[in-house]
Amino acid sequence: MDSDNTFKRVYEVVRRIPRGRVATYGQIARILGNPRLSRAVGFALHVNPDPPEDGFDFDSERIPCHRVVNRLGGLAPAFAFGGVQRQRLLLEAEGIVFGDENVDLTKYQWQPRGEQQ
DNA sequence: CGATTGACTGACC
DNA sequence: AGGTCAGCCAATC
Repeated sequence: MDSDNTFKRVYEVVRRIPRGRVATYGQIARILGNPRLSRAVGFALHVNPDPPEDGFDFDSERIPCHRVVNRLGGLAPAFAFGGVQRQRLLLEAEGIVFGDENVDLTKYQWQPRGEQQ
């Protein structure tokens, strides 16, 4: 329960992402306390123990990795849990508008309290 | 235990 | 303005 591991910490932050919003690896890393943790953040999701399925429920405790995007506003096309296409559907299902292969971080980037500087 | 990779980011050219 | 190079943190092999 207590996030003693950096990985668990990442999961906690990702789970904190509200519906209809997205966050970047760097942002999550910054919340963890190390802005350079961006890579470890991606690795954490790489071993994502609870990836969203077709019947993904927002009430579930799964980790919405599809809400986590890189600085370009898109998930890694090579490691997408089910394909970038799937991510797009999930994000659109939350109300996020996809530009082409990336979302408008300027509008949909998650803004946790205290993160606005 | 040591070296490498990795779902990234930022800076430099 | 866009592409390329290097760097940092942590986990895995």
